[in-house]
Amino acid sequence: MKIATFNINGIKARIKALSDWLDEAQPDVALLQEIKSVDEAFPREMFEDKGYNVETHGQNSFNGVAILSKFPLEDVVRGLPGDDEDDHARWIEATVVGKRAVRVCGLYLPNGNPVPGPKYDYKLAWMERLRTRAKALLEQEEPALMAGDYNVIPQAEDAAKPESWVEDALFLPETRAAFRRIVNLGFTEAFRARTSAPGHYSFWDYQAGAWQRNNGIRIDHLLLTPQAADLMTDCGIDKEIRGRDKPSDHVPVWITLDA
DNA sequence: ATGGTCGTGGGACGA
Repeated sequence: MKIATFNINGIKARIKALSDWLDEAQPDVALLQEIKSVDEAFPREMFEDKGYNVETHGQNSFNGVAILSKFPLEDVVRGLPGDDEDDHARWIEATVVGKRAVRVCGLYLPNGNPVPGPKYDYKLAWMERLRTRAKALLEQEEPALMAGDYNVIPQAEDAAKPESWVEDALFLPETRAAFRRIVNLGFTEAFRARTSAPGHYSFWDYQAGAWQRNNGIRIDHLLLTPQAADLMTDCGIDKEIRGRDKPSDHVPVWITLDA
């Protein structure tokens, strides 16, 4: 089972790029972020025609997450628990019923800039809610994962120019500590389980020729429960996607599971 | 140090 996470930065503008990538990469499951669409406007038929089941959790203009799956999806939950006042569409989870059942959670973690301010407070509060959900997930002792745009640069080697991010919400010590608190509950960060090498990124800004200069950061992650990590056979980043026509500023990150 | 570019929706705001 191949499972990918991809921040597409707007479904309308990404129809072609997303469709081409699905045809080539053939993920069984794609967790999408920033669909920037209400559920009713999401072009679900296009993906259903490719054999995907489609579950969305969208809102107007901003945010929005979705799950595409060639396997049946069960027990879909929309919204991260823990704050009834939070109306941002940033979380969707479901059970993928393949050879084995895998609980998949797709997330779009708040950016948090500017710092300090209410947006950064919201980011940290959201990460604390994520930690609570993560603990409950681990207690199930089943194959499960939380994947998406974390808006967290975990380590200096995850940025081409770490010095330019030191005051940014994506790289502040408090942000990285909150991320570690979640990982250290017992998750495996899929990409770092495969290599400790620097220079692997999942996002390049549209501005200032970031892609051309390879000025990237690695902020899209898959966190696996021990039972899911035991099943992992491969992990990769589809970097080449970023150099195509009308690309997202993120690229897909994927794993394969023996499930 | 600053501004640089996108997407959505049809003006600002988010990133």
